[in-house]
Amino acid sequence: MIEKYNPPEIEEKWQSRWQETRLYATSEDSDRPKLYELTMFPYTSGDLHIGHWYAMAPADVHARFMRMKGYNVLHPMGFDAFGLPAENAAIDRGIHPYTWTMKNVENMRRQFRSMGAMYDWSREVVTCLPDYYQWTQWLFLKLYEAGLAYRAKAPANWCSGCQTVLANEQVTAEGRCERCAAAVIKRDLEQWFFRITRYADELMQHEGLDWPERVKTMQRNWVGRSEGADISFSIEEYGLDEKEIRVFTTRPDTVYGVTFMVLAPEHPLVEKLTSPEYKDRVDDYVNRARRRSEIERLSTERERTGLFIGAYATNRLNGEKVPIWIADYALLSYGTGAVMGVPAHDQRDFELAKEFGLPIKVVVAPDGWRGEDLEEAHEEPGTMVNSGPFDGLPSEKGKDAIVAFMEKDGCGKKAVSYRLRDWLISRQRYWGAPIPVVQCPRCGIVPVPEKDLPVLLPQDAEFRPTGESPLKYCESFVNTTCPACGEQAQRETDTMDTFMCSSWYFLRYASPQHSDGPFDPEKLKYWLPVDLYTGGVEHATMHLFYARFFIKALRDMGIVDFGEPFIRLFNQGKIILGRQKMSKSRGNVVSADEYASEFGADAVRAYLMFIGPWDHGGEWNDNGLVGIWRWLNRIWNLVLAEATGTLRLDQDEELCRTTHKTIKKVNEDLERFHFNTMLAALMEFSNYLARVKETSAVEGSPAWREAIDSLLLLLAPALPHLAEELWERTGHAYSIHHQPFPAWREELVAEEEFTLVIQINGKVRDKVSVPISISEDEARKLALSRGRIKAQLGDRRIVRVIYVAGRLVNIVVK
RNA sequence: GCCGGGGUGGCGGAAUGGCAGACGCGACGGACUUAAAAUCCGUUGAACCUUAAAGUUCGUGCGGGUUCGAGUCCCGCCCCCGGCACCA
Repeated sequence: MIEKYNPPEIEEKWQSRWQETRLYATSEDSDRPKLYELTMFPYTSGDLHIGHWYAMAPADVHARFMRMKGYNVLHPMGFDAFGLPAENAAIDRGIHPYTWTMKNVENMRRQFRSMGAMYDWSREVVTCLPDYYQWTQWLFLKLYEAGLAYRAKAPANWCSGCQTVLANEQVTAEGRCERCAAAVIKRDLEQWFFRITRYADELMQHEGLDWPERVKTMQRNWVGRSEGADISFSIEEYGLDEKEIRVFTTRPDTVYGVTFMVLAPEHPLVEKLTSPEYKDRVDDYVNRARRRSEIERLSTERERTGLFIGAYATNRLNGEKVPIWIADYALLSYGTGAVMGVPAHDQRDFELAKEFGLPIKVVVAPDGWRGEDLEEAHEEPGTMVNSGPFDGLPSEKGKDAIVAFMEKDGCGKKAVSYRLRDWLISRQRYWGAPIPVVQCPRCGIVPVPEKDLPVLLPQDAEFRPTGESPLKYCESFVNTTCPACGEQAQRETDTMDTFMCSSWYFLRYASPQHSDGPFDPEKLKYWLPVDLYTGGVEHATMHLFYARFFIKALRDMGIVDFGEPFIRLFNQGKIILGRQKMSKSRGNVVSADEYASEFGADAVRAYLMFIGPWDHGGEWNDNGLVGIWRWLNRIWNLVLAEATGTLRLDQDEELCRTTHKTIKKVNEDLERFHFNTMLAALMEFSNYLARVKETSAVEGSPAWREAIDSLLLLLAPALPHLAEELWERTGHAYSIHHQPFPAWREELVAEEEFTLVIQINGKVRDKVSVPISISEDEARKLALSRGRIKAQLGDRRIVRVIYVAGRLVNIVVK
C-alpha cells in the first residue's frame, strides 16, 4: 500500500521549502525576456476569501506557466492599506487604524502563503507605511508643480455615512456611496482636485492596448465627449458685469427654435437676474434643489419642475426675447450650467414647455411635416425651417453653417464639452496620506519641501467622525512653520483619496526598497509597463482610469517614458454564493482557509478554475470541489502505485501521440486563460493513463516515463504542491517549478487515422475510420460502397456529393 | 432608453460553419463491506421502436433566412446579467 495523498502535510512542506530557497525571487539580471504580470492588490480587510482566490489563483497559474515558458516574470503582491474601514474599526472598537491594518496584513500574508502563489514577497508594498506614502506625497507635489493639483470651492459629493467627500467616480448611478451605500448629497466645500480633465481626450484613446471592449467603452462613456457649440444670449439690458448667458449645445442647428432659457438652480446668475417679485419662490426652489440628493432627483424623474425668474435673454441670431427659467434638469456641473430651451427638438425642453404652456417652435422639419403640432420632440435630423437664411438646409449641414455664421458674428463658437469632472482627491478622514501642503496666512498655500517628506500621520489623533478631518484637532500636527517665510502656519488637514496610493503602486514593485525616489529609474525601465493586468471590472472608471491619468501626467513631466501603465487587461468574473456577490458586509463570505486545510490549496485552486471560463465567474459549490479532490487522489495513485498491468506495452505510439496532443492543448488553453478546458484535457489524459497502466506493463517504458513527467509538468502551474511532491517522489531534482514547460512535437500530434463521417442530406448515417492520407476519390467511393449507406439511399437520385478533407462526405439526394 | 455580454441535459459547462452535450457534479444500477463511508465498474438529452442486435424522429430561448450542412452566420423578437443614463 502506498501512502495516502495528504495535502496539509505536503503543502506546508513545500511552502516552507520554497520560502527557504527563495524559489520565487525575481531579479533584473536575466537573459530571459521580461514579463510583468500583475494582479490588483487587495484592500487590507483582514481575510482572503474565495473571491480573492478566484482573482489571484488563476493569475498565479498563468504567471507560473509563463515562467516555465522561459520568461523572467515579475508577479508581485502587496496591500492597499489606507482607507475607511481601518478608521471605523478604531471608532467602533478602540483599535488604532495602524494596529488593525498591520494585524490584517499579517493574517493575509499567512493566507497568501497557504494559497501557494509564486509572489516574490521581498517586493511587497504596503501603502500605509511611511516609506511608501512618502512617495505618494512626493507625487502629489510633482502634480502640484505641474499645475495639475489645485484647490477650489465647488459643490462636492458628501457621503453622510463616511462623513467625507467623494470623487464623482465613487458615487454610484443611484447617487449612493460606492463604499457604504449611504445617500450622497451636494455640499459647497474647498477641496483639492487633480486636473484629470486635461487628459480627457487622451483617456478616451486606447491605441495599442489589449483591453476588453467593454472597459474601453465604459471609459469613453465616462469621459463623455460631445461636440457642439457655445452660444451666448444677451442679458445686456440688466446692466450686470455679465453681459451674456453662455450655453453649450450639440444642436446649434436648432438655435432659431429657442423659446426659453434654463439655468441650473445653483447657477451664479440666478441670484442676480431674479426680479424682486419672484425672489421668494426662486429661493425656495433653489434651496429644495440643493438639499435634494441625487436619489431624490431621480425619483422625481419625468415630473418636470421649473420656475420663471422674471428675466429675459435675447437670442442674438433672430433678436427674439425669451424668458429665463430655472429647472433642476439643468446641471451646474455640465457644460456651462445653462441650457437653451428648444422644446420642438429636445424631449426634456418639450416636457417643460408642455407643463408650463411655453411656445413650441419647429425649426427642423420631420419628413412630410405639414405644420401640425408635435406629439413629442423631434430629435432626429430633418430640413431646416423658420430659421431665416438657413431655411431649406439639411439640419446636419445647418450645424456647421450656423456655427460658421456665429463665429463671424461673435455670438458663438465651436465647442467641445465633457461629462468628465476633475478628480476630487481630498478626504476629511484620518487614515490616509496627509496632503503635503501648509496654509500660511502670509504666503497662502505652500507645498512642503521634498526634503521634509514624509509628512507623518500623528499617532495620537482622535477618530470621531465630525465631518472634518480628525487631524484638524491634532494641534501638534496642525501647527507648524511656513516653509517659505518661517512664520507660524497650519498644515492642510485633509488626507488623500486612497485611489492615489493605488495609482502608482505598480511602479513601486520594480524597486520597493528604493529610498531616493518612488522608484529606481533603471529598474523601472526594465520592468514597466505592466504586460498583463488582471482584476475585477468594477475599477473601469476608477482605479484603472486614475492610474492611466497618473502615468500620462508623469510622462509629460519626464518622470516615466511610457504613457500607458497596463498593456493587456483581463477581467475575471465574480464568484457568487446564493446568487449574491460575496462580501463581508453581506455575511456570505466563503472562507478559503477551511477548504484549503481540508482538501488542500491545490484542490481549491483547481476547483475555482474548473467552474467555468475565468471571465464568467460562477457559483461556489462544495460538490464540485469533491470531484477535483477525487481527481487529485487518482493522480496520486496513478503516479505512485505499483503497476499491475501485464500486457506488453504495445501502444507506445498511441501513448506518445496522446501525450503530445495533451501538451498542445494545455499550452493553447493556458495562453488564452481557458483554465477550465485545460483541466478537462488533463483529466482526460490522466484517465487515459490510468487505463493504460491497468492493462499494460508500463515499468521501464520511455513513452510511459515521458507521459508521467509531462503530466506533472503540465500540472505544475495549477497544482504547484502536488506536482512538486510527485516530481520529487519520481526521482527528479528540485524544483519542478524551474523546469521548462513541455513543448509538443507537431509530427507526434498528427493522427494517422480519422473518423470519416458519412452524411445523407446533412444527417450522419455512418462513420468509418480511414487513413489520414485517403484521397477524395477513395473517400467518395468508400462512402457510397458502405452497406448502410446503400440501404439508406435506395433508389433515390444523387444530386451531388460534398467532400470535406479530413472530416466528412455529405451525399445530397432528391 | 442606449451600449456590452449571455440563453446548450437534472446542474456547472464543452464544441476553427461539419459526429451537439467533452470534462466534472448529481442520479440510477452493480462490485467490495456484517453494514455504512470511501473507492472502483457501468448507465445517464427526450420520445419512439425492438425479445435482442440495431434503428428512427425530435433537440442548443422564440420566429424567419442563408447554406449540401447552423449552437456557431444574417434579419426580427423574448428573457437574464453588467454598465451608462435629465450630459443640453
